[in-house]
Amino acid sequence: MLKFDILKRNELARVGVIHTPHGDIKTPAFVGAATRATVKALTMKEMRELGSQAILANTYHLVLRPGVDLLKEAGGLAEFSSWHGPTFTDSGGFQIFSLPDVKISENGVKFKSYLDGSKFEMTPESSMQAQWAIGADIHMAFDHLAKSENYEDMKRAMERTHRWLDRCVEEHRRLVCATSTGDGDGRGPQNVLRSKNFGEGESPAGPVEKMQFLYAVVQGGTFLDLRAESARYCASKEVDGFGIGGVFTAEGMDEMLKTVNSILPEDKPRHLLGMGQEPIDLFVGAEYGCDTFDCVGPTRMARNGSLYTLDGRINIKNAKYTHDFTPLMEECDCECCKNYNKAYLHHLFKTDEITAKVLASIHNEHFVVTTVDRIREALLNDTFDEYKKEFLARYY
RNA sequence: GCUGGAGUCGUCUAGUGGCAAUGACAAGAGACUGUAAAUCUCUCGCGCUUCGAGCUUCGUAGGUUCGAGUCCUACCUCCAGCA
Repeated sequence: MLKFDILKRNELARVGVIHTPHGDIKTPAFVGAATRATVKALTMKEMRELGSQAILANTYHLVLRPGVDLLKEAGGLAEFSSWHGPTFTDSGGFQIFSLPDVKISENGVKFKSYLDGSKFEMTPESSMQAQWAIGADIHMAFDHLAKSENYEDMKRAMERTHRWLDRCVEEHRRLVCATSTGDGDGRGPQNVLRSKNFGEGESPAGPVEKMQFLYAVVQGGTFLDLRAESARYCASKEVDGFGIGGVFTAEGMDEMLKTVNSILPEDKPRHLLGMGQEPIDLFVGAEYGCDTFDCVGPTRMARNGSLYTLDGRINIKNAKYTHDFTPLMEECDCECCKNYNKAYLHHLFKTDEITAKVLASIHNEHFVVTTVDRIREALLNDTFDEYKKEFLARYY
């Protein structure tokens, strides 16, 4: 079982450490979105320097390119990407929501490759197998993320997610056992892999033992009864942690998380899938018991010129920054803010230089990572409420 | 000087009798939440009571026509060739 130590609690909020085979994650933590085994515009060195503790890649994208066999050959996601830290993979379930022309059946989902339009099918089993081959530390169950906000549709998607979860758990167990016993018979003792234990701050040296963990994904949309039902179902399964999926806005998220996280077992980590573009997501998420976050928003917005400051987001491309020679954010100690000013960033964006996106991504990613790090400190120091109030009042 | 060609929104450009007038770029602004996103959307002659009508525009000045960026005349400028 994935080792998760809780150091401090404050109602639903908690401060902890997730011990993965590739190192520890001090939680709450923001996990960088590295969909195609890279955080867009950033090197892994830059990610380390800006303070990121973990990354999350996407099974769908990696299956299409470069393919799971290559990831396996490379020694896994961490080794392949030179990240060498904790890694997550998303299951591909989100693509049900985001891609056009998906055909969903009880067995699984047929997608079209975004690369060449070729047909491609993903099932709970194939997602588990792919994630196993990709070799991230933490895997997400293959879930059905409903496109509709309609109650009946949401309920159906949730129930399918639950049935698929059973298949994911079964397939994950089979893969764990096959690896641990080396004979692939699928009946070996799972606890062989669960015996290893890391202390805080301790990372394994040398080759990492194959040891991978599964999170169930809670669905149910905005309906609290469905969320509760989904949380109960996921909680009853033998999984290492939980993803909370299908969340798109901070509005109503507090009630939803209160419902879900009151039901989920306290001693397992919870990942709020896809949330963190807005700082309020991180505050509400942490306050109501989420341990990790991932979001493409910070880097996507960075590439589009929308940059975080403590006084809210600004569009650095706006004409008013042409002659602004002050740093993007005085209080920020990222590479971008320490060395460059707004007029220069403005110029880089207007001339469409690659560096514009690099520096902007460093800043935005650093901003969210640091914001969550400070939430952790504030929880430890019992100053969370003040920090939250102060931050949000200034930002919004 | 002669002959031929060309002058359209900041730039390049479409347009050969019914157009405030095409497309691209530039410019101005907005969006973006488990990434088909270094993407997408809007504005871009002027002012308004801004849905809608009005006014002024296609080198300049006249003319033909119900109607001209489009046809005619003159002039100006640029390009090419010849003197």
